[in-house]
Amino acid sequence: MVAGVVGQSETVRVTGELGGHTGSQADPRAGNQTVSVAWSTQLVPDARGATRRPEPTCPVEVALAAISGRWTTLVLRELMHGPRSFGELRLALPTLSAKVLSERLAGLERQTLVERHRRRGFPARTVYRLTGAGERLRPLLVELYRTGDALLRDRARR
Amino acid sequence: MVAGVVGQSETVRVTGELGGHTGSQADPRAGNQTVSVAWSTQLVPDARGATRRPEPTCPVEVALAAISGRWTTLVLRELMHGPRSFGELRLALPTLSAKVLSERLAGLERQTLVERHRRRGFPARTVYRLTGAGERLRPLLVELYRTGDALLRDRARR
DNA sequence: CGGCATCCACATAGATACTG
DNA sequence: CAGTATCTATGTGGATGCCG
Repeated sequence: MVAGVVGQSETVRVTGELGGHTGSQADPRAGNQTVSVAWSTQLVPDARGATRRPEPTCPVEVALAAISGRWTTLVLRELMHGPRSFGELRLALPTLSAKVLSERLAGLERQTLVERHRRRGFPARTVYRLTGAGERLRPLLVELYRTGDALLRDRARR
Repeated sequence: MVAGVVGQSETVRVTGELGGHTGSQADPRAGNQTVSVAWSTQLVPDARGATRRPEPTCPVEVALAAISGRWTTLVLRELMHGPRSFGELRLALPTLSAKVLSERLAGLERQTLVERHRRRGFPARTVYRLTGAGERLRPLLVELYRTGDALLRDRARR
């Protein structure tokens, strides 16, 4: 599974003094102070992840942009099951307004995650399908489900 | 890579003739009962994922709620590296206002993803740390990075 | 059928100022 | 230090209606 990650052995203390002149009272175990921050290598594999604010160039932001917006993951889920027309999507998600569906599809198209194919004639027909890039979101959706499920299980215990 | 998922054999057409007046033309195999859809089992492992709108009970929504909001993933990243005080977080994310940081931490606390520990005295000090549930978000953050990176690589090709 | 144009309601981010 | 209180600007979702 995607879950296997390393996660546990990565506590990587940052080493103190981050909080101004806390004097000599920094974390005893982190006596060696380094002004530079030590990042977990899975969490921040390279410099693009070491941002101090939400940068559109950060991979995490790119992925978030892909799934952001209400209904977006549901639209993606539908398209993961195969090409769908505008109307089919509306049937699958009955309480989603045409305007928002339109916005979502336009956004996904702009990010080249979805392709649009218009069939001329009457009635008109437009079919949407995931691109190769769009297919790359599948493991992320699976992980979202897995994580949410884990959180719910945690909460059920309490 | 991870893309290999089952995806391919999962075209699972919904009921046929989604287009026009299918009327009595429903899918033969799904002839019984309502317009039931066949879902991919990785994408929709159980009934909670088969929603027709964003339900707070859907695991995907639960996970999205955990990482939603500007700055949230950055705050989580900081806390993934160890406990941090309010001031340390501000130093790490200098352009994040106190108000929004406060809101994010309160939200994470409400979801029991973060714990708060006040140290009395002067100057005051409050330390935030991930709970066990909060730690469960780590693989998701890693997957967000991985996916975003894949999308960027895709775009670089074009 | 598949949209876009409008209008509206509300949520959210950021800046600034102030307090325990 | 660690927040809260305001105020404002902007974003976003949803409803409705029109049009190719």
